[in-house]
Amino acid sequence: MPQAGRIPEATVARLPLYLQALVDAAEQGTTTLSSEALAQASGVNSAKVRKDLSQLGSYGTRGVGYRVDELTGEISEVLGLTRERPILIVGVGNLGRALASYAGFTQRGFRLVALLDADADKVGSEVGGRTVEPFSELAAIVAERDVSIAVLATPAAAAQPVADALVEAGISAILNFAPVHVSVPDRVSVRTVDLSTELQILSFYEQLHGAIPRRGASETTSRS
Amino acid sequence: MPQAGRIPEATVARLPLYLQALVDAAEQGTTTLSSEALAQASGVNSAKVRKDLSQLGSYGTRGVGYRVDELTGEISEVLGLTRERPILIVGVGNLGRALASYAGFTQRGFRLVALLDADADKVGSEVGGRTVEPFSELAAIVAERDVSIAVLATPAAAAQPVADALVEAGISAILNFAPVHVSVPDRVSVRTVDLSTELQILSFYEQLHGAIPRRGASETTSRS
DNA sequence: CGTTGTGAAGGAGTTCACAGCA
DNA sequence: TGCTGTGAACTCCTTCACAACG
Repeated sequence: MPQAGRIPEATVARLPLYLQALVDAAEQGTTTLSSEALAQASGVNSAKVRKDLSQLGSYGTRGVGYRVDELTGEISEVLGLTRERPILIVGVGNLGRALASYAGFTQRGFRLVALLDADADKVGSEVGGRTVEPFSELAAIVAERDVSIAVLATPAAAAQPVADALVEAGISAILNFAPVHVSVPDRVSVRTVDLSTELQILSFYEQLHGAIPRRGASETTSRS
Repeated sequence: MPQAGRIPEATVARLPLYLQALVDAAEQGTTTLSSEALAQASGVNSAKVRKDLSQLGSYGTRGVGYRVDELTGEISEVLGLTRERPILIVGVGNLGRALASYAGFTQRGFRLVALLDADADKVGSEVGGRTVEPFSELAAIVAERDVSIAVLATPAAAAQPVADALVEAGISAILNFAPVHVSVPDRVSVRTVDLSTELQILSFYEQLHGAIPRRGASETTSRS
């Protein structure tokens, strides 16, 4: 039933939160969750949870709630996580190294299949059990290992040219950690996560006496 | 003129982008920018830029544009960045180390004044030129060094208890990198940045043939 | 004359409140 | 009886289009 094309952006952005709450619940042996319980675990309100889940056509049971296993499967499917997705990281600086060593990736449906850097000094070194490969191999690696999602962890100055190369190589989604707007063709998705941006937003609300809007959202860049 | 209290959340989230574009422009010697130019540099559209800037009461000059220096100052003021803000990082794992070594913080209005970890083995070690201090010193450090913003880079399991301690110590804004929802009192702001969440959102749009919504936003957790 | 600032229109997301069902 | 699913109201955000103005 998932009507993938029609799912509102705001809902898509919350599905990973629900998924995580469901996984946590499953680990504790819970087999069923009400929208209220899911809401609490995810930090949203229950009406939103129900609206969101109804968008996927997913059925809960009235009077009972949602079956943890069933809903987990459905969300995974909608998000395209039923098969492990190969990803690669470009840029093996501090951040790139930390990301490469981060186990969370692997545990949530992604598999790191390449670590690239343009710096010859870094190529060949080992990071988190993987050997760094030359950036020049990008196109071949993307094709061979069937990668469609890339993590961009280069310095700001390199971000746009690298993004261009990623697009050229056939990547269709980029998670950008460089503090610049990268522009890509319409068919490619970009999400930018910038630490300074986040801190500056917090700074605003902190200064404003530490009050937050009813629900702190996290607006970042991206685009075509 | 900044009417800080009334600035819409969506606008606040974009101010850092404009600020960055302005700083970049200044470095290149540009003294004036039109809303259209600012829009291109930030990846938004020009009407939005004008609406946003008009919210701060900031005046551009019709027929000319916005003065880079003036606007930079105004946005900095609104965001509370006129004085360097002391921050601290809790959790010196892979990510914590990378963040500690990240120069971007310092360059954008923040100063790292403490690195804390509960693990006695890590306490005393040097990371990015700073000595790791024991988490038990939290309250004293927050008070002494006047910290109001904290970066939470602990494992998921520790996030909530650490957040509670941060709140208790008087912190009023938290940037959370742990993949869990942390709940805090209303007066405290939280923004959660989760790498897996971001990848999962990208996975959805990638699967959906690589199309993105008109403008990819980045919705994350947070809350009271 | 080019660009801002903004009313007005339109769209998206959220919340309410309750009918409907297990 | 309890909780889901959803129409309807509402609020927030975006976009349009143009008058105002340096």
